[in-house]
Amino acid sequence: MAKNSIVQKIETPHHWLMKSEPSVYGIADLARDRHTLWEGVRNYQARNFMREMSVGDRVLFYHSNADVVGIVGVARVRSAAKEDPTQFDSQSEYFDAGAKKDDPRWSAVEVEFESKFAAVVTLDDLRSDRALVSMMILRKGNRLSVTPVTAGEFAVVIALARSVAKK
DNA sequence: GCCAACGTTGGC
DNA sequence: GCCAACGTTGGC
Repeated sequence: MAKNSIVQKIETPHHWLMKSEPSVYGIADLARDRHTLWEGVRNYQARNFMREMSVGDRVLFYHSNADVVGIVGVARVRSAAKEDPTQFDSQSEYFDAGAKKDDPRWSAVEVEFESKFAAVVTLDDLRSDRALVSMMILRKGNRLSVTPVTAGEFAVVIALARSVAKK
């Protein structure tokens, strides 16, 4: 038991990908705000992934429904998951009448700006890289807004960002 | 704007 | 518990 909890603490950081529509909240908004609470996630699987996040985990920032769809930069997890206040705000579009104050249904992490890529790593770029075939974002029909990424995939994307910037 | 793919809801 | 209907996501 004690051994297991120690192992948990020293495990390597996780990597993630988070989607956002630039017309709602894009990398430019995060660069301006420096950090933000990632509120409004209303999907249980995506919520559960956020609950697995640790401070310092790195996040690929993805623009969906954009002129240029793809990964546009890197962010860091600034706080572990906490209660998403919008679930209790009847004025919010994310209000959830079924959420209980003593047992919140929805969580959010704080995310901090790290960098914006010089050029977008587009969906096509991602799809044409054989090292990324297993990325969840590339799987047919995937709509999850928060997904885990392997350390290898993360490194490949960072390398891609450098190479597309030189084109 | 289209539409495939998916998650959720609610009747039974 | 099943599943049709519905709403949403997101690439194109």
